[in-house]
Amino acid sequence: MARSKTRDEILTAATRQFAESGYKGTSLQDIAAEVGCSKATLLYHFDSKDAILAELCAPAIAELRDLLDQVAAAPDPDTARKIAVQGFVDLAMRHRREIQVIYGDLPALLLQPALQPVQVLTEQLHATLAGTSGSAQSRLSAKFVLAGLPAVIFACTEFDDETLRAALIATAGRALESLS
Amino acid sequence: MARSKTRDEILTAATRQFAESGYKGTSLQDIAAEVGCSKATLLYHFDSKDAILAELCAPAIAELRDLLDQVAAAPDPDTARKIAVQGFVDLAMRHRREIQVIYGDLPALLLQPALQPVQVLTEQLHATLAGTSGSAQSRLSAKFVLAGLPAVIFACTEFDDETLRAALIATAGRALESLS
DNA sequence: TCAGAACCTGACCGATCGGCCAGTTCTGTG
DNA sequence: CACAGAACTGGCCGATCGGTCAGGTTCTGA
Repeated sequence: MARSKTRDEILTAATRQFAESGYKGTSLQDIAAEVGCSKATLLYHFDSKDAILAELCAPAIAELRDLLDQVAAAPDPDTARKIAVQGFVDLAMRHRREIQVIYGDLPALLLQPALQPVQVLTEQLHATLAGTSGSAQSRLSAKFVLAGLPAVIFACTEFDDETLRAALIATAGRALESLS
Repeated sequence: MARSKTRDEILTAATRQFAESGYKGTSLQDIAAEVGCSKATLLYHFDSKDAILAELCAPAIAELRDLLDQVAAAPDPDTARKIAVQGFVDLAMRHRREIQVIYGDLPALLLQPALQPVQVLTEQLHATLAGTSGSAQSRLSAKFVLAGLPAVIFACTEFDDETLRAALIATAGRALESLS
């Protein structure tokens, strides 16, 4: 996939800094300094700052798309929701920083062309979590879960993965429980 | 409080734009354009861009402090948690945009001197929500709720306040339910 | 009426932004 | 060894950033 070692290092450093300081809060100079190369080298390997963002987000977005395919293939809404929650937690834990970049930065970042598909995918995920009732309560809970999960996964480094995974799925499940 | 009409308009425009595009994503020129004045006028009314941020966040931070005083005066942990959840929801709904600026922007923004007290206050709130058990599960749920509430409150304009308030308190309560 | 305070602005500053380019160094292969 | 292409860089560009300043306008109260 990646053609050179420096190229990989650039993506790694950029991912870390975008997640920590935000896209607008990170300059090409900052990334170059962490990699230990010149700013011009970044623009030799990538067309632009936007292109770096697009490439580091691409794998997570692709997996999100795959997840929604699985969700669409679920036999019933309850199963779909279960797949969506567990799949999203797993996905976000595999791509902590990338998910933080995509969901942790301001909504304004989503207007970026590279992140445009995320909006549609997130809406589908939202609809799945909200279920078929369409009640205000369920739609709010869905938004709550979609906002809470990425934030917690990025912020929590104090627990081992399995503990985190189980606790998050449990908490998300409780938040989504339909009202009696 | 505010000495001039223009000063108020600057604060209003800045709050809106900081919430929407982020602190770093908003320039003084952007704010001036919305107000319909020159960039120099902003810096006549305020010492710096940071000072604008500090002043527009101040009321929400003060109310957050008040809330924590009430929480500290609660007779028992369960009551404290109830006060914290309801109080935070109310506070965030009174200051939707400000809370979005404080919590919705990157954690890096919290290093800003003006927002420094927020870290301590948020930790106290977190401890209250997590309760006395100290389990990983409860601490995660607390983080989940603190991240989810601001995001949902800012993003949801489709419901009337009372519906939103009730639904959020219910959802947060479910997410925080202790395990059997 | 008029002086002073309050308000506002265009022009400008140094720093930094993303991006570009000519040229140099590194590297692998015939 | 020669040489082609990949990798890399210093220096530069125009734009924009936050911030300053001298000076003009408007408001206000004695």
